[in-house]
This record gives sequence, C-alpha cells and structure tokens, in this order.
Amino acid sequence: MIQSLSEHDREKLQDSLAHSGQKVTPQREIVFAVLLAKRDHPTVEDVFQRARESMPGLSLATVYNCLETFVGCGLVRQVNHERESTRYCPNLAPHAHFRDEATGHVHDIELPPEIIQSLRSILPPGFNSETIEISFHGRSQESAQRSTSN
Amino acid sequence: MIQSLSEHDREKLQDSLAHSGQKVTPQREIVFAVLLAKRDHPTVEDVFQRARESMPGLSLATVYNCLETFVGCGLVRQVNHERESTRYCPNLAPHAHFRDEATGHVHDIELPPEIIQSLRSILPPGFNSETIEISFHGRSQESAQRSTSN
DNA sequence: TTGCAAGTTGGAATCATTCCAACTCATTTC
DNA sequence: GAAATGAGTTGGAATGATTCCAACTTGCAA
Ligand SMILES: [Mn+2]
Ligand SMILES: [Mn+2]
Ligand SMILES: [Zn+2]
Ligand SMILES: [Zn+2]
Repeated sequence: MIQSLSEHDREKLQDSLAHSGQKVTPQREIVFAVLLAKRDHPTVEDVFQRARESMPGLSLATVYNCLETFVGCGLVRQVNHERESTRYCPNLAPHAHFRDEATGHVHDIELPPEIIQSLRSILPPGFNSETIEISFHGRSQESAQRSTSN
Repeated sequence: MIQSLSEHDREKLQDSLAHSGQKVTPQREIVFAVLLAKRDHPTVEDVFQRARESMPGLSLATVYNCLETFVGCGLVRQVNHERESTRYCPNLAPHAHFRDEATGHVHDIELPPEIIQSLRSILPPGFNSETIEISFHGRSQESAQRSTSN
C-alpha cells in the first residue's frame, strides 16, 4: 500500500502540472506516489497493479494518461529497452540505464557532466542533440551471485 | 532494383551463416543486399518493399525471419528508437545513432574507443556490460535547412 | 440551476511482431 | 531413383502494448 505524497512531493506535482495548465487529481497523486515509492522502473502494468491497491477503481487507461501527462510536464522519464514495455523513471538527474539481462532489472547509472560533454563533442558539425540516451546491457553482481549460489 | 551481392559480401553472408549452421538462400541474399544497398536504417516494412522489387513473391514473414537470422549471426544490428518500428543497420563498427526528429532519419555517429572506455568506467563495481547503446535525439543541418528554405 | 472543461473509464481499434501449420526444395537414406 | 528428412518459406491467425473513442463524472463558473 502506497503512503501519500510528502508535502514536498505534492508541491512538486502540483507545480509541474500547473505549469502546463493541468490539475492535481486523486489518480495522478497515487500514480506519482507509486513511482516515487519504488524506483525500480516499473512498466505501466506494474504501476497499475501497485496503484490499484490504494484505488481499486483506477483504470489502466488512466494510468497511461497520467504517465503520459507526467512525461509531458517533465516529472518523469520514459525508459525503453529493445522492444519491451515502456518503463517509467522519476529520477530527473542525468543518468544512464543498466539493464541486467539475467534479472530484467534496470538500474540507474550516474552520468558525470564531462561524459555528456565528450559525447556531445563527437557529433559532426550540423548535428544538434537535445537528448542523449545511454543504455548498458549486461550482468550485475546481483545476477552473478544468484547463478553461483544456486 | 537491387543489384546482387559483390563476391566479398556474398562470402561474408555465406561465412556468417555457415558459422551458425545456416544456409544462404535467395531470400537471404536479397534481404542482405537491400540492407547493404541503402544504409538508411530501414524498417522491416522498408526492407520488404525494396526486396519485393527483385522478388515479388517474397513474404513479410520471411523478411522478419531473415533479419532475425542476420542479427543472430552478427551480420546486422537492430536499432530501436522509443516505441517505433525496429530498424536494421549493417554497419558493424562501434557507432551511436542520431535520430533527426524533423525528418525521422537515423544517422550513424562514429564512436571513438576512448569514449567507449570512459563510458565503461562510470559503471559501479559489479556491473559488467556487454553492449552499450547510445542514441542522440535532435535536429540536423538537413532538417534545419528544410525549415529555413521552405 | 445549468453549463462547461478537464479528467476518467471500459472497451474497441491499431499495429508491429510472433506464432503456426502447410508447403517447397535440396539433400540423404534405402 | 523413390521416399524420408530437414531447413526454409509462406499466408494468415494470434498476441500484446499502446492508442483511440464515446459516455460518464466532477468541480467550478455563469
Ligand atoms: Mn513554479
Ligand atoms: Mn570463417
Ligand atoms: Zn532511471
Ligand atoms: Zn547504424
């Protein structure tokens, strides 16, 4: 069960929504709270399941709508890996993602500004990028342990 | 209309397929030739249209099969952007992709080894990555010109 | 009160991809 | 050389994430 938003987070939600002319609703509060509660890059379906525990009448369509709204006002990032379901990430700091092939888990990897700079610098003249997505694919300790301890 | 494979490319195809116990077929030759002919990161549908000009009976299912086979034996890479259709790239050198939001075109960006190294180096201990995907999102000269010259 | 606009809802529609069973064709096996 | 084998191909059906839509709800404004 999701506990409600902290004063600070509720304010961030209200503020970001207001900035793009939209309102806080009970559904949006819960969906946002779900994202903040467990930062494991949940899919829409994951969010739907978790949010339902607090609001049984919530619909899947609304979860899609809320998440789209959040992405639109910059509260959340979408994370795609290959052709899998889209995942959602409330971490707004510049970061890359590490996808553990063994567990399917997605981890945030901090991105130092100088790396971002050096990446921008490899673009030929005439190419202006607004965003850079970086995703690693591999195994982490987590999964290595599982396979040796089993 | 696609011209047939050069001796060198046919050999590469034959060799890569043989290495994973598979055979050269007319369909695979044409699909591979289509990929080499225009390196614009075509979708399955694009490849299907182009290949059909040389082999009208070719089926979409076969194009999916051929491309999957090529990915499996390392002849081509899949390229995904957001939730769009998968694209295919026969450039085997390490490179990133630049997606022009205005035109939808995808460009290869050469990746210097030192950038790859520095990226690997930001992974915390315990994370071992086999592959790194980097994609830029933005506008290129190409699209800037279009919007000012129109 | 009534009206309006934003938001929510359930179900239908979309669309890329995967699955499947029948068919083709080249290569063994008898 | 007929029959069997097996990889590959094919068209169409199934899948599954996402989008679309029309009806319903709600809070606020006229
Ligand atoms: Mn503000
Ligand atoms: Mn070889
Ligand atoms: Zn993240
Ligand atoms: Zn490429």
